Amino acid sequence: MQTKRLTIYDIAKATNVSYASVSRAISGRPGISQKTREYILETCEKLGYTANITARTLAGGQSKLIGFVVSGMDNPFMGELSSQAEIYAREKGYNLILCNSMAQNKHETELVSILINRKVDGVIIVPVNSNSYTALEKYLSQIPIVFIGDNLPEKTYTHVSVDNYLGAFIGTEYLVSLGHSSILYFGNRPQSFTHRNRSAGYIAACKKHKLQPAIIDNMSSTSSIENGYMLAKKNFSADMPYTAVFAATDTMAIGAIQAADEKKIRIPCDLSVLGFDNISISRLSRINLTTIEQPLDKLVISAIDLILQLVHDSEPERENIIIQPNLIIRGTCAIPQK
Amino acid sequence: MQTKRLTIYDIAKATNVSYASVSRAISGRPGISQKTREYILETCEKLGYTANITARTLAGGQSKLIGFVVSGMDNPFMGELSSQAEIYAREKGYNLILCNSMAQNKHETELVSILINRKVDGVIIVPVNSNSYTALEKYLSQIPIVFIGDNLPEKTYTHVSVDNYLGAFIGTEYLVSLGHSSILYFGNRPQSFTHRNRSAGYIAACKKHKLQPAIIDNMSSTSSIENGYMLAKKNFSADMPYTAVFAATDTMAIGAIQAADEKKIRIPCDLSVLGFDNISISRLSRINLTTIEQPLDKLVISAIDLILQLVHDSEPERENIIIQPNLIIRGTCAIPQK
DNA sequence: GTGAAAGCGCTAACAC
DNA sequence: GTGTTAGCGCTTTCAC
Repeated sequence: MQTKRLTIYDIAKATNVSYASVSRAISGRPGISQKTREYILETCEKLGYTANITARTLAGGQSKLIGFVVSGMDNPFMGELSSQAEIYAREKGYNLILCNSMAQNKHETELVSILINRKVDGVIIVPVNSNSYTALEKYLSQIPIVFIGDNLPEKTYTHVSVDNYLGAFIGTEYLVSLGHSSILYFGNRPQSFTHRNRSAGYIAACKKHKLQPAIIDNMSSTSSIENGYMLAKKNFSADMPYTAVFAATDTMAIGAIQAADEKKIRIPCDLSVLGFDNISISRLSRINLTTIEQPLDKLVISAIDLILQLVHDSEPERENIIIQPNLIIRGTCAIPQK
Repeated sequence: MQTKRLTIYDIAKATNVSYASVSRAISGRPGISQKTREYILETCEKLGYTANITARTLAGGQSKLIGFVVSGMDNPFMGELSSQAEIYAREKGYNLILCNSMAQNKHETELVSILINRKVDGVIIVPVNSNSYTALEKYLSQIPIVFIGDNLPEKTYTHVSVDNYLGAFIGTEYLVSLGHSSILYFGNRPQSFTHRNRSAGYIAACKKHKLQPAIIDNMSSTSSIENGYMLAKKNFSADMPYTAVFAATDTMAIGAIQAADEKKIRIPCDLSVLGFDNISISRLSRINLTTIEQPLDKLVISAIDLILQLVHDSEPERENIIIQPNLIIRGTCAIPQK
């Protein structure tokens, strides 16, 4: 039973007004009296009419579609992020097209192009690395883009991020407060602005406390647990000169813990480990990772709010939003044993 | 610089053919000579024309959009599933609209309705529970739907799933082969067909080996780690009459392990724990969960292939696909200590 | 095999 | 405030 779908025209007939008035009523645009608008909307409700989004989009209206491009799913943080975004976007009447750039700038660019072709109203993107910004610059005039991740130092893109610098600073100071004086920063991805800001925060805190910074870079394109494990396996040893490791991400921390376990380095007795992100795995009692939290809900709400402002106003109140990170104390950091 | 986008009309002018011929050429439909088709396609390529999907959809074509409805993101399995699906769908020229039903039938129904309104070509859905099938029945005539999860016993919906019955059977037999004779099945959700088939497999294996089945149900709507932990906390004790626990999902197993740790029940010495799913967390060395794997890639590929068959043929070769589960032996199961 | 023309259901100018 | 009308870019009969 394929019932013919109701159109704006059916509503016009039923209410004895014109075609256009119905359009005005349902799209919430002005140029119609409050009374007739209410009457029309009531009738829509009664007859079970819902607008055809495809037609609306083609005619120049909005698609109520947002593209959400993540750089990968190795990090469970991304899954939670996209799902939260979908739920919040839906509350606002939008749906999400999910895309995975698989940590490649090439795919990222292609995906944004596809999304524009699909007439999404805006795209939220977790950039692959610092190259993403310049690579996507050409699209900035075509569609609102909000970046989840840190901003370029020299230019201003609309973005929302946790204060990565501050987070790393707080984390380092926490380790110092426990008595650590030789802290390794582990898994820095020099290609990523987010990472650069984090390591800068670490270095600043070291300077403040007259400590010697030490950084091990992660030269692969993602911060997966696997990569953290490999990197730690290669670099960690029982006689390391460090009493604490500040990992660039929780996944790197968890990989490092795995390697430390294998090398019989006890955590936190022999080595304190601090993460960054607070992914759901870190809560597990067997991991119990002390970490710097990126408040997921705030990140998501800000990103969606920002993109919707851009979509509607085209002149948002704020160009970017910085969220305060929190220290989550669990069980992987302790006072160093001499 | 907002350059005017090329339309089918521009291509028609450039090639000196009609409007309609261009449409035939790009949509791959018959009624056009091979020669002119190639010429038109070349010109499209040269001029950088890409079809407007919105217009195509409105005019009755396909949207090249697939709805993907998951029941929640508590289980990291879902994140991996949706991302894999997106990547594979994209290879086939489709994009994914991600939706989270938040384990509620109400949302699930609403979401499918939204997706239909969006003119998606098909929807893949991880059903909330057994009610989902009947609740969504009314949409079956309107749009192809593929379920990821077990089928109703009495009716046939198009679905792909791992052989849950077999998986549970294999798992139980593995525990028996280690020497366990009192095995608890933990976290069964009676509302879910997937779960019902799993517990049935467990019961069948028990019968075969003349063991007494014992099942603890999970009456909440999701199989989160948190729910597994709570349930185990309430039900586990050092003097339990069981030497092994077969958890309905990895998440339930991990929650159970957490509770066991707290109660000083050692795994696997005091208690063997077996999971089902093989989520990424289970690989972590500190979890190292022995489990029955649901091959994610096969699940995804089958689901996408199936929905695309439905979209194109409307008469697929197979109504449903059953995938073989694998036993993944890690460290949480051992020979029982007397 | 090819072209002309009528929609798909809506938005947005423009009249009244 | 309300109605009329011309598209948005494509698919799909229907002639030729």
